[in-house]
Amino acid sequence: MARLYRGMRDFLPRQMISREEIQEKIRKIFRRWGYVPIETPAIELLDTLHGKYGSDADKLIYKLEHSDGLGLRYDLTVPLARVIALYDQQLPKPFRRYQIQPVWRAERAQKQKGRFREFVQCDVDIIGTESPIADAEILAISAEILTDLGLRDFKILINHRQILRGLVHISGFASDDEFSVLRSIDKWDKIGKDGVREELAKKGFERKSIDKIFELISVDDTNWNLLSDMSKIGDERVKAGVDNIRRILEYLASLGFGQDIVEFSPRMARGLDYYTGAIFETILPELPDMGSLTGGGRYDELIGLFSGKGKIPACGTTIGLDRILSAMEELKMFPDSHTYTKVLVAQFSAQLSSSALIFSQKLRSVNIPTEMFPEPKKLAKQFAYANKWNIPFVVLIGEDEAKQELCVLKDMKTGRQRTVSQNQAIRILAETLNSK
RNA sequence: GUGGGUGUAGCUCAAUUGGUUAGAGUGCUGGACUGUGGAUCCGGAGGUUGGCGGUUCGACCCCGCUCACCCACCCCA
Repeated sequence: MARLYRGMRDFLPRQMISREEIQEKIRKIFRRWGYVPIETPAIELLDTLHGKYGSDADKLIYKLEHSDGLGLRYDLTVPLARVIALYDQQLPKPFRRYQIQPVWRAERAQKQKGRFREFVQCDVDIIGTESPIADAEILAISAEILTDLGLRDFKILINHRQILRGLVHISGFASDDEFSVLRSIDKWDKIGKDGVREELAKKGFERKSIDKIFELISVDDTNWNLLSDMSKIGDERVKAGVDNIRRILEYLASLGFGQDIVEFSPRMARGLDYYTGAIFETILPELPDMGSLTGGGRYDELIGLFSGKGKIPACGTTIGLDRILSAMEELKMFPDSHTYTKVLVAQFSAQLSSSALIFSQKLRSVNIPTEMFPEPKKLAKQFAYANKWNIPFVVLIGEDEAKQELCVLKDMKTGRQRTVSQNQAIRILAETLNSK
């Protein structure tokens, strides 16, 4: 029987049209900022994939049975790091690249929350610069894309791995336990303060350390006062992180994005191991269960793991296409487009099929997406077809019209129709369709 | 992977304490209407009630197993 593996999806035309349109908008913005595309294979060596994301995440990598040591890529950042290491000299720095491709994760899929086992990521990264301008640029691009797609009420959460490391350190945790602690803290908004406390206790950490870190991050006003307070703690890494965030925000303001869309979130940690500096994600406060729409940060040491030639700084983010689409679906933001076709040329009879073909080709030559009905079926069927696919116009060339180079032009929305010359019909269609 | 819930037509749902041939809406399709759709009317197709087994004279309904989906945990875009 026909079945679909959990977490996988088929896309029918209606969804596919939205996917393509949104992808086009994202691509356009990437290009406007000077980013160039790359693609990498779905299959990578497990050696490439393992040990970059964290021990939990390694379990979520799909392994291939065909041969030892192969797996499906888990994100686009690690393949990028591999590419940089391999083609370093051919890619002048700073190197700005975008990449739009699917990734696979062997986790429990939940459609309504926008979680899938196969999903498309749209990544933008800047390689080869430590400048906070790069971080600010990545944030500006994220904000521009979400705004362009009509998701106005997003919030960018920002934090810093250096701050987190410093806090974990001065609370008395061992540096080996850093990720474990951070991952629990990351769940704050989900399971609450007590939940985090419970989980840390269960992991066997000392009461004193837990109390200390809670004191440092559990302040209720999650914003800029807090950031100032952090720099007074007296830890160098924390202070460096705070200064770095401040500079990023200054540059971001110069790019036209003010602090109203950004929030300092000292508990946001992000799950992946490779981040070293600023980390960020965007969420929609309206849809708290949806998770993040975009997520990224600075990873200055990842590429070095591949090249072995010391560190190459890098910073980037993922625009979660599928998350965005899920969110837009929840918010009922989709235009009701079923097809790209704007005009259906009906076929009156087999004898008149050539007039219809000639006319349809004229429409295409002026860039009007046109399809012709392939069989001389009853006109009622042909009009019903146009209606079902939401094709806005139908053109009919019957016996009477053909003699005088005329046609019937019908607007399917209003139901109104008129008989005009064929050239006039083309002019009218070109005008009304282009003005939209 | 662990725990909880749900499975009836393509979709949304009915079906008396376990009782004869499992229905309706919607959608699909053909016609009323051989130069006109979204309205109306008439007809048609579509089901091993998720699957296998058990209890019973008799199971959509009860029991066991299994599968799928949903929710929670884990994890993230």
